Amino acid sequence: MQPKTEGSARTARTFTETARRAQIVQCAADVIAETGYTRATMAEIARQAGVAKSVISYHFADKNELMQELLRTAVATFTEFIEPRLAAQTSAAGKIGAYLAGSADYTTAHRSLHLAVLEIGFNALGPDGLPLVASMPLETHKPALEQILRDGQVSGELRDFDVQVMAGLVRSSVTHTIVLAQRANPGLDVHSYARELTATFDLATRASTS
Amino acid sequence: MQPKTEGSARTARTFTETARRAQIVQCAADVIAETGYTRATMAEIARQAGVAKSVISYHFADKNELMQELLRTAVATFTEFIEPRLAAQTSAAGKIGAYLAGSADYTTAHRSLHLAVLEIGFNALGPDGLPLVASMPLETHKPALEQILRDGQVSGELRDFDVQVMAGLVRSSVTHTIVLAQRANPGLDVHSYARELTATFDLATRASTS
Amino acid sequence: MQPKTEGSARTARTFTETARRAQIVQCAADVIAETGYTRATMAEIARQAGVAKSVISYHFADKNELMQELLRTAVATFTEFIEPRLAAQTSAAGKIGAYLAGSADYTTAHRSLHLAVLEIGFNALGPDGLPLVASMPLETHKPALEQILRDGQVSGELRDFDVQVMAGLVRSSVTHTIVLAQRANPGLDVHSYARELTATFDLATRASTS
Amino acid sequence: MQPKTEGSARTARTFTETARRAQIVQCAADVIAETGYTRATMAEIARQAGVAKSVISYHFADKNELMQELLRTAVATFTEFIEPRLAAQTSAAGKIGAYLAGSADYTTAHRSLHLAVLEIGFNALGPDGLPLVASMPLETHKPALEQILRDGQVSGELRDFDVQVMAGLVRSSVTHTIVLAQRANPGLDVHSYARELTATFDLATRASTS
DNA sequence: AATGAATGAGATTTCATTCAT
DNA sequence: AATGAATGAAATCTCATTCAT
Repeated sequence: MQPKTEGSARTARTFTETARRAQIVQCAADVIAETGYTRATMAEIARQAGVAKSVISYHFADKNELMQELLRTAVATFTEFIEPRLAAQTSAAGKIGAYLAGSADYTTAHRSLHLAVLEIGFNALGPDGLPLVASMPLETHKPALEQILRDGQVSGELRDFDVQVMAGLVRSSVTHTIVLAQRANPGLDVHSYARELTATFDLATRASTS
Repeated sequence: MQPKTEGSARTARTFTETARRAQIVQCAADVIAETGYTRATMAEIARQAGVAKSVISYHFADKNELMQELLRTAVATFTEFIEPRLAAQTSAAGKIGAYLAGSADYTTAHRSLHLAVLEIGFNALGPDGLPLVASMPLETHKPALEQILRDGQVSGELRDFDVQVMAGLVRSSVTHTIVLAQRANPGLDVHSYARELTATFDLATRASTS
Repeated sequence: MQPKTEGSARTARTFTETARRAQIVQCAADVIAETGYTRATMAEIARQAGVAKSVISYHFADKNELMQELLRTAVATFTEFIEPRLAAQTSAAGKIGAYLAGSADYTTAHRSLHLAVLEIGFNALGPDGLPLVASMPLETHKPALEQILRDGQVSGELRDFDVQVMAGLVRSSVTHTIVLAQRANPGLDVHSYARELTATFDLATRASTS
Repeated sequence: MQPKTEGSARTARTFTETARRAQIVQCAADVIAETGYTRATMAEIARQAGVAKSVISYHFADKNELMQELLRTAVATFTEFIEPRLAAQTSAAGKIGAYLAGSADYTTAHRSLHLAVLEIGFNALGPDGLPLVASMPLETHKPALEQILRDGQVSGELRDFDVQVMAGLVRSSVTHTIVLAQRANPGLDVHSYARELTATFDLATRASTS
């Protein structure tokens, strides 16, 4: 009885199945990160995982379900990674710094997962047939970021700026600025990069204290 | 005898040929921007251009050459677009503002060309077989941006920061932040967005005026 | 040790095994009747039966054996169904009427079994690698039908016609005419249909009584 | 510019294309008739036609379009075949005889086309996702048959019977009775078979002439 | 007796490219 | 300069079957 697509009648997954799915998702991320979405064929992912192509079909209804699962995994992984760091800070500036530093860590700690998400965002189609970019999973945290900024403004710690613009800038400074810089210069020290960004956003956001 | 790839023995192009190449490049950009790189097949580009598939093969050695030409076109177009605006400003802050506003204009004035470049950057392969992202054409202007910032620091107008980090942040704030924001919210007013970014970078970069 | 295909060394079947085989055969018939032979995959049959795919493999050597068993079941079922009705009649016309009415009853009483047989006849391969149509199980009763007609001719009740042609016509008037009519018009009253056919064959076969 | 699926914007077909489509349809019919629908793969059809698989894809959007075209061809062919013969007869009995004899001729003259239609009817799906059987193309002529019978009743030539039942019986006596008989006995003389059926229907339908 | 997991063969379809005209 | 036609390689997905437990 083959495991079927996400549906109302999902039977609970066995231990083995959960493990296999995770393994396949990881291999998919590796292949995508290395070769790009287009060249990340089922055959290549299977080869990387050391299993037959049809094993993937056995565990995932189709390529799209595999990609959805990868995105879900990425969101969960990033959330687990970043939330404790945010919670450990009390000031808005501290939280922004934690977000930047934590994200920089994340892009190296889960390098292929992170890159794969970017690739998928640019290539895979959402349920509506449109590219996913706008609804990319890390987008998930934009509201949290906006809340941090808003709280900072209310408490008087931060100046008055457009919260959405600033949140978008912070977020893309991680997902794209750092990524592009890393590609251009693989030896890049992302932590000093994050510190520099932190200082920049500190100046750009804090209320004038004169 | 079909015109072949860029090579030493390039024969000069006729007027007609130049026009056809330009037309095909434009159609390619439109299709890529609308449907994404993966679904931008030769057949679809030909359909959009109203010519037979083989016409493209006649004018371009292969798909890759078409993409290279599109990128070259994009660089030239952006350069023509932005340079007069930079030249019109004397202060570093003015140039940064002009870069942001001009880029925002560019993303709307040459929408499909801009989006196509992003898609290609994530998907097509460079001559070395690696994805192009790091060598993306707009990257071309990063040195100019760095020079502007450096000049501002020398003149004392700007504070002391890492020029590469800041240049990367400025550039990606346009190419990605605005793009993502537009996708999430198609009605976005990019000009006010650019103004907000300008104010932000002003605070983040200017020397403290005690 | 898995029970293997029909063979000389057949071990007697346990009660449980017999029951399972019957259940699987029934489910196979249901799926085939509903979705057609092509879409009646092992997976679907297993799903319908609420067992794992491999359970079917355990009880049947392969898909072909399952189909053979289904056909055998159909022959047995039809025989049990029709023979008492034929035996209850003495005249040839009575027997033909009983055959038509009984067959009509059968197509509704054992709807999926009947439809499945038609589907298999058009799709599955016989032992010789050829389609089964010609050796379809209901064909089994053509000799009986021919005998009835021949007896009627000998007794003078029926006129002189080609027994094989008429037997074929009678038989296919049930298996195909009624089936097609039912598909075109699901609410069809098969009994009145059978009565109409009976009247028709009566005229077509009885000796002129002038 | 590849020919696209049936659509509003169908461009007129070139001579070559029309010829290729016809050739492919014929080869498809041959393969289906010989091996059955299930085993009639695109690869096999292409092999039979002596062309690459992708040639079929070039001329037909997908397998389904090929089957639809085959059915359309079959309807047109049968119509051309049978209508002059019906028109040549004036009496109802004559028309029925012409229909039976003509159909018998047709099943031999266009053997593979005829068999392919039966196979497709049992296997392919209609636009509604249901099997096609009920709407099989030869079904197209049932109304004509019904009209013939009705006219015969009105003129007093034929007795009073259910026109739909009788029309169904006549039609299936050709498409199924003869087909099954031929499979069981490939050397069958279909013309004498048709004559026997004609005599039978004559008795079954004519008004008693006491 | 039953099953979850895995597999390889094969089917359809897509697509960049080539070639004769 | 342009094109219709053809092609082969490759990608995704399906399915009957096998195997260890």
